[in-house]
Amino acid sequence: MTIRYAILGFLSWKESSGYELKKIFEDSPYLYWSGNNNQIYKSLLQLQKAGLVTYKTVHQDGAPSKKIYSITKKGQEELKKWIMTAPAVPEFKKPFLIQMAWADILSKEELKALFARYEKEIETQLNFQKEKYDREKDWPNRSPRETFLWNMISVNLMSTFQSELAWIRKVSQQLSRFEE
Amino acid sequence: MTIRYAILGFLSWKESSGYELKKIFEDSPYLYWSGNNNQIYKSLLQLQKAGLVTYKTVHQDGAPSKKIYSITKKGQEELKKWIMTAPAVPEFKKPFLIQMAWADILSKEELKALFARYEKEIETQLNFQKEKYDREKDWPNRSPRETFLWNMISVNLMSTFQSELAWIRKVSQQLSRFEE
DNA sequence: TGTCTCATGTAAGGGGTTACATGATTCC
DNA sequence: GGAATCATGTAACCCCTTACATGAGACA
Repeated sequence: MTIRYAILGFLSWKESSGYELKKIFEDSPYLYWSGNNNQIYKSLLQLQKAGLVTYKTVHQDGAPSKKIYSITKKGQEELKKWIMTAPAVPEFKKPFLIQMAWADILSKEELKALFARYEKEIETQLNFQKEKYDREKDWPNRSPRETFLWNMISVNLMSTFQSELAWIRKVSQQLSRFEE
Repeated sequence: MTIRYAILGFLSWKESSGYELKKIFEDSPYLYWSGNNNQIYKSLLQLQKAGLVTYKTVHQDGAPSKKIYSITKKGQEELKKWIMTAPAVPEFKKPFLIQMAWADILSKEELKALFARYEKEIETQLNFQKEKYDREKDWPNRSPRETFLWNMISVNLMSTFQSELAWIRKVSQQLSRFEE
């Protein structure tokens, strides 16, 4: 379960409550989970049972109590071990390709429209990406090298969508060869 | 559940048994499911209950009986309806980016090694891709346009990995700026 | 003798999602 | 009065994966 390591990573940067982690997951595009309660609160419980994190309960007035989690020494070791393991193969799930596989039953207008829709969808995603990148200023940059790493993560996400966009545009363009 | 539509698609091309479908899913990279029994046999059952497919049992000697599934008229209509719906956003899951996010704790040698591993992994995936593309000859090509669509699917998968490869190479190269 | 192919199916469990539940405060 | 924010948690359900089960014939 990679999500536990993603949480461990964040806690290695700064201690947080489940609620804060939830928000981070919700709007970090490279953290590809939805950030729902079930996952985060359960993961924190498991991490705590495994001795990789601890928490202290902080009482607030005018707001509910919260549990501030922080990483343990064992957690830090476990994190480093994981970072150095062989990277997993990235997963690409594109239901659109399955639509395309059987799209020859569509008329040329219908096909054109389908491609145009996908192009718009990818453009939208790319813009979301850019917006998020511009908004984020409070990421870890404890060293120039760390800042570089985080920039490259953003570049990766954007170039993934850009590559998809270039592809669908080429497909749309080449489709015209089959028209008359 | 997209897998049911993927199955419907194949059955719209030619009737098949669950066993045959399983093999198709196992080595079609754009069909991003593992192609395990549970999924395929259950999906076929659901499709059949919904009246989108039917089957006839074929007895063989020297081999177990099999169920040959074929698409119904209702199934064809359902498939066309789905193909014309708004394409879903592609999903990209890259655990490597999470490793990278916290990789500043590594030494330069360790970081270099991590990047080199990822590069090799992507190269391997790209080669798998190419091999499969070269091997596949018995795909639907009932019209030049259909052949074009299937070629573009392969191009998509390859360019996705190529884009990832270009990115990791650039990252590796730029990393040298932080060395001394 | 052991493994591979053909062929269908089940069991168990992990991972992920949405929705529900509570309860105070703040903002419109 | 109603929605949003803070904060933690549970329930129900779907999807997906690995592994198990059966049983015949082919091949080394």
